[in-house]
Amino acid sequence: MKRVTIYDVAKEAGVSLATVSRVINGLQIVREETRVRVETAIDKLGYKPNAIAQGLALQKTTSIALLVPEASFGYTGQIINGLIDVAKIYKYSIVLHTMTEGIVDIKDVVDDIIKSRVDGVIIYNDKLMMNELTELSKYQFPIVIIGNPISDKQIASVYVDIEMAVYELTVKKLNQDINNRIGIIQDRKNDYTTAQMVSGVQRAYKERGIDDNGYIEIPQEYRRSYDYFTDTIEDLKYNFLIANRDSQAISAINAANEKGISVPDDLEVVCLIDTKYNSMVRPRLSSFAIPSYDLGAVAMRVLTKMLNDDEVEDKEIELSYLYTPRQSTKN
Amino acid sequence: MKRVTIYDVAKEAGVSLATVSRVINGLQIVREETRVRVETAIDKLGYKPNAIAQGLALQKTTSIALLVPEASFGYTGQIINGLIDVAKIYKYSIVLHTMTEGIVDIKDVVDDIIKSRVDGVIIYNDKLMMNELTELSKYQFPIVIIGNPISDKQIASVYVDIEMAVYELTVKKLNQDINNRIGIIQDRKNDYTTAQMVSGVQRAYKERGIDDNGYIEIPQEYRRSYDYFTDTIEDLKYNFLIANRDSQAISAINAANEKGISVPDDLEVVCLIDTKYNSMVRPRLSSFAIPSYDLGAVAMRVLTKMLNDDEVEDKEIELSYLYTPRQSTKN
DNA sequence: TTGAAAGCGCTAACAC
DNA sequence: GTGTTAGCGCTTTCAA
Repeated sequence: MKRVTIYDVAKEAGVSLATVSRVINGLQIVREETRVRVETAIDKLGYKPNAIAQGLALQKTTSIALLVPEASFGYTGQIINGLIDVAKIYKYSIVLHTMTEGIVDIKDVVDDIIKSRVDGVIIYNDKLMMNELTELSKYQFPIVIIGNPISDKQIASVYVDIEMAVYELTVKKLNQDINNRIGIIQDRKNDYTTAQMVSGVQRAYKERGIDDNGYIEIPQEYRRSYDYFTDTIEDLKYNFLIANRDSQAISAINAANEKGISVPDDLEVVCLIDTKYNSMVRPRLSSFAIPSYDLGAVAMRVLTKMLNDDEVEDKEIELSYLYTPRQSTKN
Repeated sequence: MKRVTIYDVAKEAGVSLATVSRVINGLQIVREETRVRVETAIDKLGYKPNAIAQGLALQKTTSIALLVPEASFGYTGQIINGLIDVAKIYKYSIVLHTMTEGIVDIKDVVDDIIKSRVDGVIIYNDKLMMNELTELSKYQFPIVIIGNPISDKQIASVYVDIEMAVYELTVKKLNQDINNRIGIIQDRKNDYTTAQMVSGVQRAYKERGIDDNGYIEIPQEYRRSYDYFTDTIEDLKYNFLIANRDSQAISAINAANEKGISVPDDLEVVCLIDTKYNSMVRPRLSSFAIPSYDLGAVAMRVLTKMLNDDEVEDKEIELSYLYTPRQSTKN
């Protein structure tokens, strides 16, 4: 099929291209009869407006860039789902960018985004990347950050207050028994989140005068946290572990089980992200149930507001988690 | 920052826009000195070529559409990873489309793809969607299908022969003990895959004169396969279960464990897709290890060939799986 | 209600 | 080696 343009439709319908344009954009100032003629021509020729040309003419692409850390869709998937569902409503299409640390130069990714002239950008990344953010701002992109609370002229964010979540849990456990010790499992791919969690425990510890940093750093020589826990779990000074991802928590649980340490009796384990696997492992894994889907959906919603120049009242939107006890904690 | 165009750069550098165009496209026919002048101007103004305008002028967007079933990134993630890695090499950007059955009208998605004027399309979907495929072909899109072997003028595919895989396994088990019975767990979201698997068992059964359809259909009233197996696993006539996804296999294992049926002694379980969770559940889950990443990577590679008008010798590319025994099978 | 024409930012002949 | 100019397909004033 030959490329059919608006000119072809115009000729076929015996009108000017301006009229065709009006019809495809649903402008009301077209006489019923001509509209039908044009629509018939469109169907007959199988014409589909060229979004690229529209983009040029309108200075607007109706597409947004989504930037996620390498395609670790395991725990990004739900965010993307939420985002896509909302994007569909507003007819935005999504250009997917990933950044594998060390492999892809973020500069290049930002460059690509700028060149692509998307209308806005959504970034989910644990790293803050202030440089890249300001670079994007220079080019006037409305940006929504998922994960950490920052805001600026063109920047909004959607996040969960993890520091507080962990703090509150720690306080609660300490109230139950002052000898309880919470430990945060390092997540190398999510430094910021790890830091937030550690900060939460430390704050609670400090208030109670407990001298502990609450941080379980996994030495570089261990490629998998499972191996680390297998080697160390018997000597662990913590009796309550908080991980970011389900997989880390599961590693700890497996290692504990295999060393005869009972979960949750001797050791409690919980993670932040709630995936379907939480309910599939035994014991079932408790979680904070960070609302990933909503993070994505809200982010996209905020972005569309910004794109419409609607005033966004609150530019740092906090979503709450839903602590979901299962079998890996005593509760 | 005001929008800066090629004209601004040209003026700043004191050359024509044609020269600027030559510089940004790296054409060799520009004198060193002018090139430097232009590059200086580009840096100074912070100019980034408008990919939309380039797209219009070149009739080519250097972007491809990726169509996946709803964002079930659980088992699509690796495919996307492979695809993206290769896409990066060839500078293609990826527009992500999803189709939630019943929610999104596939017609609309196809429409959007056509309008977006991407250079090519990669589809990963269990459903065949012949209508949509021919619609896309009409508009000259090179298409690569992941998952089932089909090909045509503008269509290539990358897949794993699941029917054969299951057939061979069944034959092997039957040779070990003619009383072994393999059963395929229905995957409602993947009819085609399920059908392939069932066909594989049936072929082997037929050859041995065994009267069984090898199909474990999960009645509609069961929303989760775990519930179904909890109710039925004690009466199951199969002693070897094959699931498509890890989660289904895990459900069966959990139900078995909880009913006192030992895996793998009394019941063996295996799934097709290999995820990190395969090694995290206990017993560790054996799998066929369908090479998801490679499916994505190869698909993208084939597509770039088609986009370059290189002749693609084999348009139906079969990839092989790597049977990976773990603890859920006797081996 | 409709048409003519300029412009969106860039590429690629073609001319100099 | 560099500039001029005609598109690429569409939207949107401005006239008619």
